[in-house]
Amino acid sequence: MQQRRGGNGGRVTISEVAERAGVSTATVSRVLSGRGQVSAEMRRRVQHAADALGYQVNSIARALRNSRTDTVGMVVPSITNPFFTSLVESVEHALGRDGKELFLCDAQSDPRVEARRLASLAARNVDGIIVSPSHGTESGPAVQETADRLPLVQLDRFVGGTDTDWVGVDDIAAMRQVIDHLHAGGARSAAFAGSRLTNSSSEQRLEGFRRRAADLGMAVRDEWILLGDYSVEWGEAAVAALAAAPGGPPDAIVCADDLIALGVTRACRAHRIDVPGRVQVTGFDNIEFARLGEPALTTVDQPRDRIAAEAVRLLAAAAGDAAPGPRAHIALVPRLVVRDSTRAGGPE
Amino acid sequence: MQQRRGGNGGRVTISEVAERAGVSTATVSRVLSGRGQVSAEMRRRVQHAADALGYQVNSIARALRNSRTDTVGMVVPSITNPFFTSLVESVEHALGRDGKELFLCDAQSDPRVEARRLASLAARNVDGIIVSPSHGTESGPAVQETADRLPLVQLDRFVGGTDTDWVGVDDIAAMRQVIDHLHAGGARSAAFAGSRLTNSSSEQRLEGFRRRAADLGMAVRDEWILLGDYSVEWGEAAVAALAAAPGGPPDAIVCADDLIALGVTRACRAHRIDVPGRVQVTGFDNIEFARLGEPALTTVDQPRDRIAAEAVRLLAAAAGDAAPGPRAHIALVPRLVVRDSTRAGGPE
DNA sequence: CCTGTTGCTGTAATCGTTTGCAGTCGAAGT
DNA sequence: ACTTCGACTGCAAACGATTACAGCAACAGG
Repeated sequence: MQQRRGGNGGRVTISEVAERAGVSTATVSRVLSGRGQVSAEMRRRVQHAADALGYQVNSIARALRNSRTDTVGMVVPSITNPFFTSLVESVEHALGRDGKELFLCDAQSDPRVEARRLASLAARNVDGIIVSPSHGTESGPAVQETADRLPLVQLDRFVGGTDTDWVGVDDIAAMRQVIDHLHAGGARSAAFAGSRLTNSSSEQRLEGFRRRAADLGMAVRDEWILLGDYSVEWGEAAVAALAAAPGGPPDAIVCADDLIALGVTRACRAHRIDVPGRVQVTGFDNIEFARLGEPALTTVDQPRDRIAAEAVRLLAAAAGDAAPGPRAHIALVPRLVVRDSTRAGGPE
Repeated sequence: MQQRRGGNGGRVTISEVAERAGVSTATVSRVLSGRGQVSAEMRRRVQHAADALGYQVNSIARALRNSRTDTVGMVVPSITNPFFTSLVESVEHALGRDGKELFLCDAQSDPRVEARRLASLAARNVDGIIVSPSHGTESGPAVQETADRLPLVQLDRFVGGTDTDWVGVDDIAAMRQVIDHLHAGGARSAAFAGSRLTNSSSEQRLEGFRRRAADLGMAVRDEWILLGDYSVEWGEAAVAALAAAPGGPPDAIVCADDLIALGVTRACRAHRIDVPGRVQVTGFDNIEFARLGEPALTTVDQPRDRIAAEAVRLLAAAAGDAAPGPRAHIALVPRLVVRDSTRAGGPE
C-alpha cells in the first residue's frame, strides 16, 4: 500500500501525490492548504491521490518555508509540581483553540537546565515561549536573551532584570485575604513557611504576609520566617523547628504553596498539634491535593484558565506586530478557598 | 548588535556567517558541526564570525536535511496524574543522556485527542514515540498506524491489537505480592477498586487480584469489584458503596492506583472506618503523595527509571536498523512498599 | 617531468513545501 | 476581430543546513 523510498522513513511527499494526480506540486499544495484558486476537478483528483497514498504534510518542511511552526514552547521549574501541571493543562487548552500545540520542557528547578531548554526551543523555531522562571535572578540572562529573539511571556513567576510580558496573580492582595481571614479566625501571631527567596512568588508572598500582618498588629518573629523549598518535606521540617522553639508555634502558619502546607499539616498531626484548634494553616495555589490534606487546606485559588488565556493572547499579539509594543504586566486577583485548616467564624 | 533582516525573526543564517568570515557555507557548516577537514586558521575565522553574529543553528532546516530531529515524542493519558509526570521526568533524564529532547503531549484520557497528538508528532518528524495508551482497545488503530511509520514503544499500559515494543511492570506478579501481604496481615476478604476495563493496567491488575485471592481462598464478591476511573473521587465513591452494603466492607480494599487509594483512605476517615484496623488498603504506583495519606499508603513501587531507560534503549535500537526486528515486551517486577495502611505482622 | 596522494575549500544539489510570476485558454467587452 | 480580463495551472525560486563531488595546491616518489 505505502510506497517506501528515499531515506525519510518512507513518507509520501507532495511530488508523489502530484505525479499520481498528473499535476504540479504547486497545485497539490494549493489544494491541500486550501489557499489559492483550484478547479473542482483538480481538487477532486488531488484529494483522491493524496488519500490513496496516505499523504501527510511534513511540518518540518512547511515550518522551514513558512518560518512558523504553530507550536509554542513552555518551560516550567518542575513538572512534578501539581500546580505547574495543571497550569500546563490550562495553557494547552487555550492553545488548542488557536490550533497550536505545546512543546513542554522541565527545567528541573535549575537555571542552567532552563537556559538550555530555552535555547533549544528557540532553535526549534517555536512561535513563542511561555516560561515560569525557576530562579528570581539567575534565570534573568537566558530569559531576556530568548525574549529578544522571539515572543515570550512569563507566567506566575517573574525574574528580575527582564523586560517581558508577564501574567500571574497579585500575591500581595492574595496574602492580604489570607491574613485577614486568619485574623478573623483569632490568630494574633503567625509564621511564614516559604521557599528561599530565589523566585518572585516567594518574595511577593512574604512581602504581602509581612505587610498585612504588620497592619493588623500580628506578632511575627524573625525565627518564624522559615525558608526552604517548595516541597512537602520542607513543610514538615518547618513544623519541627517551630514546635521545638520555646513557647511553641504561633497561632497560624502561612505557607507559600500547598505542598509546604501539606507537609505542615502532616507534621502537625505527627507532633499532635491540633489544626486548626491550636494552629491555623493556609496554603497557596489550590492544587487538587489541597482538599485531601487532613484537615483539608484553606488555600488561595489561582485562576489558572484566566492566566493561561491571557498568556496565549499576549503571545498571539506579540507574534502579530513586528514592533515590540509596550510590555504588559497582568496581575489577576485570586480567590481564597476556605476549608478546614483554618477557623472560619472566629475563635470557638 | 543583532542583524534583523528577512522574515525569520532576524535570525543569523549560516551564509551570513560565511560572508563575514569570507568563506563558503560549506566550510562554516563543517566548522560548526565539527565534521570534515578544516584548517586551524579557517576554524578560527569562522568561529569568530559565528560568535560575533550570535549564530544559532536553525534546527528546522537541519531536521529537514537530515530527516532527524533528535526529539522524541511522548503521549500520556493525563499530565495531571502524578504517576505519569514522574514517569515523564524519568524519560527526560534517560533521553538527556543521549542528547535528545522530549516533546510531551497530553491525551486528556481521550483516544481521539490521543490520535491527533500521535499524528502531529509524526508530522513533526520526531525520531520516535513513547506512548502510554489511554484506552485498552480504542487507542489501537492510531497507535498501530503510528508504529508503522516510526519507532514506537508503549509504556506502562498496552493496547490490544497492536504489535509494538512495550515496557512496563508485571502487574500480575505485583498483585500477588499485594495479596500475599494482605493475607499475612489477616485479610480473608477483599474488594478491588479500579478503573473501568478500558486499559491494560486495570485489566491486568484485576486479573492478578482475582487469581491470587482465589489461590489463597480469600472471599471476593462480585459487588466488591468496583470500576470507575483513576481518581480520588472514584476512591471515595467506592467506599461509600462498600460501606452501605450489608455486612459492611471486606477486610481489605485493593486499589488499582494511588489516587484511588487516597480517595479510599480519605473516605474511610469520613465514614469512621479504621485503616488498617478494620480495613486494610493498598495503592499502586508509589506516587509522591502516597506517603502523605492518612495513614500513609502501602503501595507498589514502579521502577520508573528502569522503565524509562529500557524504553529509550528500545527506541534507539529501532531507530538504528531499518528492518523492524522482533518486538520486545519487557515486564519488570515491581517492589511492594509497606507503610501504615496495612497490617504488617499479621492481625494485632 | 609526470603521476599520485593528501589536505583543504568551494560549487551545487538536496531535503519537502510554499508562492511570486508568467503563461494558457476561454469568455466577455468594444 | 482584437484587446482585456479572469480563472487556472505550472515553473522555478526560495527557506537554511548538509554533503557528495570536484577542483586546487603542494608535495613525494618514480
